[in-house]
Amino acid sequence: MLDKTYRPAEVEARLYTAWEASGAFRPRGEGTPYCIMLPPPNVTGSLHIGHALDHTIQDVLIRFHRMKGRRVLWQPGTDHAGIATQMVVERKLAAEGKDRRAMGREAFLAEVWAWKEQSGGTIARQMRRLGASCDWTRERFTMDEGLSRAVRRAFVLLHRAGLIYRDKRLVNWDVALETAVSDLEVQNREVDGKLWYIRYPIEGEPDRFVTVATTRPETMLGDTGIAVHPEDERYRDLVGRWAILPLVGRRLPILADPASDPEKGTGAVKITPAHDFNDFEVGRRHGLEAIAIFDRRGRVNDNAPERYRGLDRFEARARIVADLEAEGFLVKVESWRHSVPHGDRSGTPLEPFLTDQWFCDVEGLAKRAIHAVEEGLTRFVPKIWETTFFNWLRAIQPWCISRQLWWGHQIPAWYGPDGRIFVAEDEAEAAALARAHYGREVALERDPDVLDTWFSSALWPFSTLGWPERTPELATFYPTDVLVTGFDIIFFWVARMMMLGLFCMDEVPFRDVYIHGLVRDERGKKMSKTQGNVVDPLELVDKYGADALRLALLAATEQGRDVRFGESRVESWRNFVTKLWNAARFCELNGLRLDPAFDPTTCRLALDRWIVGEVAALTRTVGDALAEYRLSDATMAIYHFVWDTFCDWWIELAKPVLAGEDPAAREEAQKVAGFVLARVLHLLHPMAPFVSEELWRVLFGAPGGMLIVASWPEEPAPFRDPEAAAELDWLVRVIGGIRAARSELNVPPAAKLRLLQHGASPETLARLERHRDAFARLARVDSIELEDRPVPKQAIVVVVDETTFALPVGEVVDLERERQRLGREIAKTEGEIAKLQGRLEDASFLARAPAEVVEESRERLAELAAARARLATALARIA
RNA sequence: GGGCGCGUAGCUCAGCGGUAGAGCACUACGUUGACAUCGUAGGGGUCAGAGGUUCGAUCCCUCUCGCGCCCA
Repeated sequence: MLDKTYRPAEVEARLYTAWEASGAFRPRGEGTPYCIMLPPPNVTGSLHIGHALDHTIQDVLIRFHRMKGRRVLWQPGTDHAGIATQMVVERKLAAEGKDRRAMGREAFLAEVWAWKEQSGGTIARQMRRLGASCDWTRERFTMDEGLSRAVRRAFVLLHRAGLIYRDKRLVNWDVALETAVSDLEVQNREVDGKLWYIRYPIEGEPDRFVTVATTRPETMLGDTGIAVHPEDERYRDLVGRWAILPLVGRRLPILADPASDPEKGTGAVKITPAHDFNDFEVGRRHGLEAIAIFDRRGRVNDNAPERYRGLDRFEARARIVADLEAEGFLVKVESWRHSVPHGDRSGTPLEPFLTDQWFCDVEGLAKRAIHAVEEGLTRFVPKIWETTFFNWLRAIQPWCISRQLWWGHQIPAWYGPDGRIFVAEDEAEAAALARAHYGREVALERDPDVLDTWFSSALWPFSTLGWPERTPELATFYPTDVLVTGFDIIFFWVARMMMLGLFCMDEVPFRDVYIHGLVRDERGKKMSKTQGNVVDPLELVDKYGADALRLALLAATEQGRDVRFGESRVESWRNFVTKLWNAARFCELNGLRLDPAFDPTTCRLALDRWIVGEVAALTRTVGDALAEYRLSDATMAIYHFVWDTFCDWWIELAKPVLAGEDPAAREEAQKVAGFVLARVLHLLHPMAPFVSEELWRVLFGAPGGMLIVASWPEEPAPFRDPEAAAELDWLVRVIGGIRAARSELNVPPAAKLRLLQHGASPETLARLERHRDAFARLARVDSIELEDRPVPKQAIVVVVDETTFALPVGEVVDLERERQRLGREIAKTEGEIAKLQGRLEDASFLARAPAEVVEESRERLAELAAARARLATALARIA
């Protein structure tokens, strides 16, 4: 027996354990493989609402295809999140008064591992609360031995292909974290700054200056040239001459280069190749020296005059501006709003920094990835996102893959005594290479740097399956079926997985990429800890149940659009779960039965023929929607079926049958209830796994096993009885009409009325006869008189199709109100008639509109005109 | 500056050539033995604005205004 109320907390814990213990989460059977790789969350992290959405979507797809008989693998795991994790542990150590440099690399890494062991399982535990049915026996971590091996192999392969190389270039440098970061980890922020105008003396002309404008005066210490536009008349005679760098005294060549914009500032720009990406290019074109004036922490180094050495970059700025002013070189200062690159982790302004780094030349890989999408080998859903993907890949720059961190995959490159590089999968192999090169044993030193975390994530779709081993899993599940993620991660994940998947496996990593929106708060603001508007998904699960949260997220996810999310949505979906529970309870109390031999096409009652047709239609709608990633359509379709169709009409109309005297009819209704509910539970299971599984168990005893491994319902030939549908449609309209009229005229709900008819067809009479009980219950009509008679004076009138219904009300009703009501109805009908008439009198409409549209309009006009006539008659009678 | 998207009921959003819809909120009434986490009924919209295409435009096209996001 079902409890009076559904208690999610108890049910969820019990069912999740049962599912997992039964092996349902593991690939089973011989069906076509279906695989989703969980985009591995950060191991340091905990579940936020965005994960909840992402994971729910994946779980729906996984459960759906599992029920469809596919051999399903949902591969879970976490990534090591190099920078973020190292930061967290460093901060923790700092609180204990420890410093990683003092403890050394090995001791520090031991600390990180310890911390990971202790806090790393959080996300997995939280995913279980949501009901995620991934294969935990295959859980992976990007720094597992196997995955680390994949990283080394990929690195070696790319290096051998000439696609990974070491180079001295400008990179985005995070001075707080003391590491390089990639372009994608740069966040440009608009900042209110200043534009300083500085004049540089021209060599050999004591009174002549060239004035440059800069937002970063401190970098002048590294200036090695001045550029003007080749066509700029103002400076033409200066090109080829020299300026003298104030405060430093260095001679700077004045060059013509199109990079300087004559419209901006003064038209002359200082060139600091070691501290600006544009200047670096200009410097390279003109053979200028690149003088770096900062160290890795952003302090002025020994390349600068002594009085500035050791100053932090911002202190240096203040000092230099003061000095320039004191010496008369500062012309003016303007307020200037401009965009400044910041590190997305540290939040500090990044410094272009000249260092040796490892780069991956991704241009060719990007072309392949673009091609694969153009060819349809991988498909974006919704399609619009492929534009974003293309635009980014077409403008791609070499990817800086080295990080000056300790936590991560150490780069598999060893240096010989002369600095020669040996790239190999392990030290022995490197030693062998070195021996072959030098002809003797030499001491090798391994590159201390680690790889960008996204390098290992890019391998995830195949490294988790055992690559570089050719495992059966790899052969079975690669390429995977779909990657589910937010659009903010297209570059990080999708693009890089595509590139490295194609490179290492020679095949795309996934057939589909399903992009969903971001979860925002009720006001549409991005959720963030600093804003304090984050919603904790687990709190919602505690309060409303996992199914309610899942359904709320799914219902709100229109394709690719952001989700505005508030607690009230979860609350209403909790109400839906309750509604379903109560409906199930009602059916149980009334003896529902699941008869395996039940054939819905043999139902006798129109009511039953109708609902089984509706449930067949629902089956198709939900199946199609899920197959096309329209998860909200699938969810809403079930919602409306359960609430509006099944509860509001079928159950209400079946009540008299179930309580009635006809045993055959009662038995049919009991079987229909069982059939419909069982079907709904199947269809709902991917979205709301817990309540569906629990009802399946309690109502039916889970015949054939748990719902999680049940077969998805397929309709060989969807049945629909148009006559039954028409009859129920009619019944709903008549009852609705009577209810509305009663309510508008303030007929007391308890008052039972008599129903008379005028003009009813034989079919209508038969229907009235069949549904006496329904009218009694739902319209509070205690008797129906079938004989045709004129509409009495003191009556409510309801016109449905050819029939004029009348409900004599005696003194109960205010006839003036009824006159007004009928008047409004007539006016409404006339409005429509006028519209249709106008259309039908329009020659061009008749000539050009499709014949069936014209015909439809004619029919509707005729119906409306007849209805108007009947209403007018009724009105005339009481007027 | 380039690109993408969005302006439909008080709010959140469906619809996307021919009767404007849902949920929530609101109002009135209501315990008829599943459900007050509920039921019944109701009010509420020149579908941002202006042109164009079309027999017909919320829907297609152009422009304007407003909002958001991404990239430079």
